[in-house]
Amino acid sequence: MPLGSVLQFPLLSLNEFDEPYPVREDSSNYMAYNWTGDETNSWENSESCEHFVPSTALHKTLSFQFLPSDFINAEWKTKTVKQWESNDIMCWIISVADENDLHSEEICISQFNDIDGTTLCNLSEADFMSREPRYGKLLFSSLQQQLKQEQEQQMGNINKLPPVSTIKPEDGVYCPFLLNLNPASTRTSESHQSSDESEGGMNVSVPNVPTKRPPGRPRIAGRRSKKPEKKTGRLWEFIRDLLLNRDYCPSLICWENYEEGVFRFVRSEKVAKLWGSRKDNPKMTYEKLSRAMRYYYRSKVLLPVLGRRLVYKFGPSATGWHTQNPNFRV
DNA sequence: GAGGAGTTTCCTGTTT
DNA sequence: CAAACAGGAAACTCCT
Repeated sequence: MPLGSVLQFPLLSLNEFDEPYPVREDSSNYMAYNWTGDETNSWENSESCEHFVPSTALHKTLSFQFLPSDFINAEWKTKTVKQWESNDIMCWIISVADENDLHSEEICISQFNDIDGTTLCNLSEADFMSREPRYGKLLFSSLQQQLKQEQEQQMGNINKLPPVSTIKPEDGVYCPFLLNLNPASTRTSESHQSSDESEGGMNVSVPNVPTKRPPGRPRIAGRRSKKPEKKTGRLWEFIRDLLLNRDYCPSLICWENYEEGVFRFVRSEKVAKLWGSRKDNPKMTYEKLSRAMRYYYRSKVLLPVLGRRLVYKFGPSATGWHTQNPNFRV
């Protein structure tokens, strides 16, 4: 673990913060840090911890909850809705957003951070709508489904639950690794299909020999619409703007060491999807986004942070990233 | 239309 | 072992 390795983000008590939880997406070991409460507003490394860490005297009102990286999508499922605490509700909302192919940051999660599961159960559809006008109805109906399932389970009627096979994977996530699982039947056939379409194809039967794909980006006919793209700005500016927007920072991307311009992707695939929506490209992935990020090393817009995953640093060519309120702590 | 900038897509190999 | 990183190569879009 590289030194000084600052700040993996803890889960903040939502009683004090409006933004949704920062969530680690990567699978590396989760380290806990204490809020030092000094004038640098920094976090200091501590022993690994998965429980509450008491706040310091200067920040008595804050409490920090450290959770293992696989906490999201798991803990709330093991409880009944009435047992949910505010963090369970947040995780549930994120899960509903994922299932419905929404960006969780589009939902006013903060409107649900002051209640527990019992209160949530007592909210009417109108209450949901008033707290979340856009997706309140969806959340309400998802909650009713959740309650119904719970009821069925309690009645021992588990057979009525949908089979695991009907649970859909995360929608819209393009996964080149999955395509590679069976190169002979996936990628090869895909590239043949596109080359057939684009070049009038010759219907040549391909011997069952592993074919090596030529280097570089394949030519794809009609891959994108020819209408002019919207002017979308540069990627690094998009990333910078996320860091300056409390809707996305620190829930999707956060400062690790603001003074040094060091930041980390908290939910890398979500950020990639956001960038993809901006560019009208639903196939965007973090893998591709990160390639574009690495090109910025040449121009010193970004500098590499060795040994740290999902971590980048603004370089001398990057401008406009300074803020009075990194990670929106105040 | 040429050419450059800024990606995007895909790849192989390496590191964590 | 999977995920992320690193960087080459080439395609693609936009802009000048």
